Amino acid sequence: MNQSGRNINPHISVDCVIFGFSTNQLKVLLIRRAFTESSGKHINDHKLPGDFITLNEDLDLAASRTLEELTGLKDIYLQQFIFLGKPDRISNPMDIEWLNATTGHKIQRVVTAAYFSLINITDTNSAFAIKNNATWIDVKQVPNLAFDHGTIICTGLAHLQLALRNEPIGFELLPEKFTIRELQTLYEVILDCTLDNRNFRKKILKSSYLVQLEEKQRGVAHKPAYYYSFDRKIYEKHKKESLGFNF
Amino acid sequence: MNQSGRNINPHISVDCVIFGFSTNQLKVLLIRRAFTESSGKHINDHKLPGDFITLNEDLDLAASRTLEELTGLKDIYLQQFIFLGKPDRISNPMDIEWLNATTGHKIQRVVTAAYFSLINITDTNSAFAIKNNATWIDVKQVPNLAFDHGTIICTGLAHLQLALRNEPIGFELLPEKFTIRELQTLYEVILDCTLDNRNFRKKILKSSYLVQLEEKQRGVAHKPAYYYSFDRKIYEKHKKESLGFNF
DNA sequence: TTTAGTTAGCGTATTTTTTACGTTTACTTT
DNA sequence: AAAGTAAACGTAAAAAATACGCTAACTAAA
Repeated sequence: MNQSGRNINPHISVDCVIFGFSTNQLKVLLIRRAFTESSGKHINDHKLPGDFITLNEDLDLAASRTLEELTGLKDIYLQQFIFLGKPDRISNPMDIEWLNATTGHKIQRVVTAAYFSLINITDTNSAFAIKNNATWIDVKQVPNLAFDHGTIICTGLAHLQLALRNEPIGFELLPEKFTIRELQTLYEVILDCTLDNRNFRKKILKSSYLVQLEEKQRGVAHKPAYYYSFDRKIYEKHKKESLGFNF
Repeated sequence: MNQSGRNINPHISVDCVIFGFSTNQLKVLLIRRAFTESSGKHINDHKLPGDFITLNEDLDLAASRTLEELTGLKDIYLQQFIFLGKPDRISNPMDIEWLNATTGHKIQRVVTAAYFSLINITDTNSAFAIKNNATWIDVKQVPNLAFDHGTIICTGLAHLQLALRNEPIGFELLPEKFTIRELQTLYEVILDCTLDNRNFRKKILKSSYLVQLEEKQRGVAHKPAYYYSFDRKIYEKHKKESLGFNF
C-alpha cells in the first residue's frame, strides 16, 4: 500500500499531552480507541491525541491543529518537551495494524515530537471531544495506553512541573477569575506536595500581576473568598529572571 | 539525484550544541565550512555539528555518533532541547546547494532534533576536531552561522541555564578535580551573573556530594586552593527534589 | 434566631537562606 | 622581608520560608 493513503508524512508525528484542571484534579485528555484486529480480537483502550504531519506542515502547527480538533480552541498554551526517535518504538503488532488501518500507509518507523498543553477545561467545547472519542482522565488514574504514551505522559508531567516552578503557567489551566485556594490546589496537584494556605497566599500576593477583584464567591458555607485574575501584561513587564540555583 | 547519495534519511537530522569550558569561558564547538558555490562565490563560514540520521538510526544514537566523531569520546552528557519542524527553515539557496552537494540527495524539507552536550575540553582528542574542521569558540563571540544555527545555540544556552539551576550538571564541563573558584566561574559564565565567592563556597559546601581532596593547587601566587571532586553516587543517593517555585 | 462547621484571611514567631562584607592565611614575586 | 593576591573563615543583617494561632464570614442545621 504505497502512497495511496492519507496525504501525510508517515514518518513524522506529533503527540499532545493535554492537561486540564477540574474538580481539584489534574486531568489529561485521552482518545478512546476501539477496533477489531484482523485476528478478530476486539481492542478497547486509550491513546494520546496526535497525528502525522501533512506533507509540508510545521510541527507546531500540526500540534495546534490536533488541539483545535479536540477542543475547538485556538492559541492554546503549547510546549515541546521531547522527541522520540528510537527506530523500534512501535513494535506491538496491534499498534502497527491499527496505524496501517487508520492512515492507509504501511507505517514503519515514526519519529514523534511530543508537546504538552494547558487548557481550562470549561473553555473547551465538549462537542469536539465527544466527536473525537476524547475524555478527560485524572492524571493519577491513567490506564495502560497504546504505544509508548504512558511514558510520554510521565515525561510530560515532569516537564510541566519544572516549567511551573519557573513560570506562572498554571494560569492557563484556570478560568479568567479564580480564588487563591483554587490556585493553591492547582500547584499542589501538579507539584504533588502540600502547601500551607497562609504561607501560599502571602507569597503569591507579593506579586504585582495577581489582581484582586471586587467580586467574592457566593453560595459557599464558609467565609467567601475574593476572586483574582492574572494580569499577563504586568507579568511580562515585570518578569524577573530567577538567578538562583539549587545545589 | 534520487537515492544515489549517502545512505541517509534526508528528512531527519540532528544538530548538537557542544558546550565546553576553558580559560574561564563557555565555548561551543563549531565546524568550519568552506566551499565554492556554483556561481563561483567562495563561502567560508561556520555551522553546528550535526548530521542526517541513517535509515534506521536512533536519534539519540545519531547525536552520540556526531559527538564521538568530533571528540573521540563516548558517553558524553547529551540532552535534547528542541525539535525544529518548520517546512521552510532551509531557504537560503547557498545552504540548499551545500546540503545537496554534501549529501548527494536533493534536500527539501528537514526536521531537526537539537541536543546540547557538555564536555570537558581537555578530555577531548584534538586530532578528531582538527580532522573535522571543528574549533572551539567563545559563546559570546559566535559569528553568523549557516542555517538557523545561531538561533539553535541561543535556545540551547537557555536550556543549559535552566538545567544548571536545577541540577549540578556543570561538573560535566570540569575535570575530575577542580577548585571552588573554577566551579564558581563556570556558574557565572553560564548563568551570566556575578556570585560572591564567600557566599558561593558556603552554599555549595553544604552539599554532601562535593568532596574535598587532600591535594592543593601549586604554583599560584596566592593561598593555594583545595581541589574538590563531584561524587555522583552520593548525589544520586541524596538527590532531593526541589519543591519550591518562583512566583 | 442561635449554633455549628468550615474556610478565608490576618497575623506572629521561628528558622533557614541569602546577601553583604571584613579579616586572616598562605602562597609567589619583587 | 615586604607586597600583592586569592582562598578560606567568619559575622551581621535582610529576606524568605516555614509553622501555626485566631478572628471573620458565610451556609446549614437545630
